[in-house]
Amino acid sequence: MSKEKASVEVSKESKSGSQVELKQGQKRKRVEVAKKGDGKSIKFDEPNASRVDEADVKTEAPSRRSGSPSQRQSSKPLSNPGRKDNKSSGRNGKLANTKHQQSIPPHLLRKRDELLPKRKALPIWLKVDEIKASLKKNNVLVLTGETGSGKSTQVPQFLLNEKWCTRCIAITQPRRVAAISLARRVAEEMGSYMGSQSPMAKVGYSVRFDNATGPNTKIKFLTEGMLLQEMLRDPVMSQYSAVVVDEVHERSVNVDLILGFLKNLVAGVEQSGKKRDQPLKVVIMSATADVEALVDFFDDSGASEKTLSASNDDADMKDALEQAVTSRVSKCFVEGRQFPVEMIHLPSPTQDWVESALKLIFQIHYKEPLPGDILVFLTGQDTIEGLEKLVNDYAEGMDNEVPKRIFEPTPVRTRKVILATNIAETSVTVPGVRYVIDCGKSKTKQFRSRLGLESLLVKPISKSAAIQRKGRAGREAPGQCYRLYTESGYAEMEERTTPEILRCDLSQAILTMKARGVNDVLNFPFLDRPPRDALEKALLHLLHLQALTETGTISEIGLKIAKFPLTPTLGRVLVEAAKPERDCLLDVIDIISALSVENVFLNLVTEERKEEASEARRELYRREGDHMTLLVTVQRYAEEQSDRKAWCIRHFVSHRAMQNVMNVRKQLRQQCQQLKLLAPGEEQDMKAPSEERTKNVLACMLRGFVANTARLMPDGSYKTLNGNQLVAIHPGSVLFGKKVEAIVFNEFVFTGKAWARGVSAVQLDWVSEVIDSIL
DNA sequence: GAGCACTGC
Repeated sequence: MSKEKASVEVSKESKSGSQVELKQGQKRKRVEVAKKGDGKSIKFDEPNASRVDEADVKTEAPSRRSGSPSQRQSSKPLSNPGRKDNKSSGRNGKLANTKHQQSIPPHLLRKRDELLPKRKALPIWLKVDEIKASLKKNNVLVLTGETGSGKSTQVPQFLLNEKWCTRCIAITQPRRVAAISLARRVAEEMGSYMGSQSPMAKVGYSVRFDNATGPNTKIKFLTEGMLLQEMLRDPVMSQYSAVVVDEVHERSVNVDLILGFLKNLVAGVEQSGKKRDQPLKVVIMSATADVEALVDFFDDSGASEKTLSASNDDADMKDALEQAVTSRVSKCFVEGRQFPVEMIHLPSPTQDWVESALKLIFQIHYKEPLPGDILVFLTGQDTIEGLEKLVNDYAEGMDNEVPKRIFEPTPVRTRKVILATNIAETSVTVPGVRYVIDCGKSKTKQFRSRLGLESLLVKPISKSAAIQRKGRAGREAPGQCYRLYTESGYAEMEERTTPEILRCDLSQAILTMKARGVNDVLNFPFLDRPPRDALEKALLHLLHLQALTETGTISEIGLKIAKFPLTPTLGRVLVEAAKPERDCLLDVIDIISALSVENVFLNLVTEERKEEASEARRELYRREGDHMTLLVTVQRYAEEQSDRKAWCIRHFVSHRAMQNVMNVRKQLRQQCQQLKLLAPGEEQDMKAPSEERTKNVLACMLRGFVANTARLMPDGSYKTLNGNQLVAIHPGSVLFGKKVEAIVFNEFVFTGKAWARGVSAVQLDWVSEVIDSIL
């Protein structure tokens, strides 16, 4: 059977998530999953062409050239829209007679007409009347539908021409790529321009660093974070007639906040003294069938439709009927479009799932027909690299057995193996996958509010995550899912993944609420209420930052901090830097920008490369610590005018990370100007920072991170000043292995040991100064 | 003495 050559290709650096090439009129050619070594694709064959459906649309990488309207156009000529074509599309009724239609180029209309039959075949189209009627009757609709139902693209289009829909429709997405590619798809389906291409564009999107909306945008896809930012400026969302909240089952902190705000808004609770002049229609879309919790959440009266069907008894029925009249929430279920996936569990538990995965990969490769790629879910870089090496070794041995095949001129039929973390669960869709191997674990972050410490631990996944992973095998054809655990192991898993809001630091969430006028956060409508001590801990932290006043209302400082795309702590550092006595705002913006993106310094594997790198970076490293090192790095990069990419390669710095740094830096500078923290045109001193400048910068850091300070003990270890907790300088820090009087650090991470990341050396009396100024 | 799941503003 081993007649195929198994070539192995590993892609290490790619843009976040997937790389997709789509040519007009053609199907997807090739996808690689890789992000800083989180995912590797090992190719055993030519990737399959696959159909492009909604879930694929959601994970397409956006074009990097989204800036220029002309570049975003299709390759067809745009000039001379052509009266003839307009006439020929007159069969489409009134649309064709509108002014907009006159100038829409024919190829857009052709594409629209071509897509219409495909749209109508989507399962959601069976529910179009029901959805419209529900929203006529009620302001809230809970819509559950599995993947492939078409809900994300179709629902906004269903609502567009409803009588009540006089303004814009917002559709939120947890991820940027999803917002962008869904908008593209819907624009195509509507025969409309996209975003800022043309003032008549009816579809647009809004994500950080990229706003593609126009004056006539009626359907707007945006990230959850973006909607929250908009809600700060306009709490009643007056520009929208409807808000569609998609992917609610993922339960990000942001979606939980949005749901709470929407609940208040629908219930008519005043928002900062403002009220809407017309009702807001809300559609909650979720993949899992946890409808009742969502319906109950939005329906205080307890008069949801379920009461009607649940009651048998006559008296109950009468009650239920009465309540149903006043029911405020509709619900709707849509079938998905998913091929069957055969489940295979292990007969007995395994300790070494890397080895089990290896065996299964080759068992599938030998036994199962082609085509059909294999997606393997692992926990992290270490296990991925371990398995990659094993597969490579084994595949090499196989080559030796079938040497002749290598030189055959015919295209080799092979199989692709993708090794991934849970990035492939939601963020990236890999076409061609028919086999899934699921290790049943993932690394999850747990915030321990008592210690203010985050832990990253390998934990069993939930049943819903396991089902999600399994589903990845049935996107294009019937598939198989091999679970590296037993059936009883599955039965023991939690039903669903604990919502993020129950396991994270709440200070940013609470500051967002306070800034939006929710003063009583303990009584905020949470879909899942965080424990009281976690809420109190966050409130106390905000008080220490002076973001809240003694009475718990938001302060001037707090209002400023809430506007920044930063944690409250980093926001506080920024505000501190703008004080005249500190006068180091531009420097601090550079540092914070670098702290806001993925690691700027590339992680080298071999000892040799590590030494090479530290030699090359010597001109950037500062003995004061990571913060000043980042400042120098950003400044040198910004100064480099000729070839920034080459500069990065020379210094073993990630070019992609630095591009992000520059985006964040620009945004923060703009926001600081708007808040009058920064004078327009203020220039930065690019000289190597003096001792005084360094002291000012670190004093700002200390203002935000007082709780994250530690002092050197006589035995050479560090213990936190607040809590006497043992902490070690992280190996990634420039201060790793160094002994200084005291340190301030950004992050406290537990992975087998408590580590301090983002570390600078400070003097103990600087720390006392800050503590005194707060008390 | 030796490490980094995933999003997002």
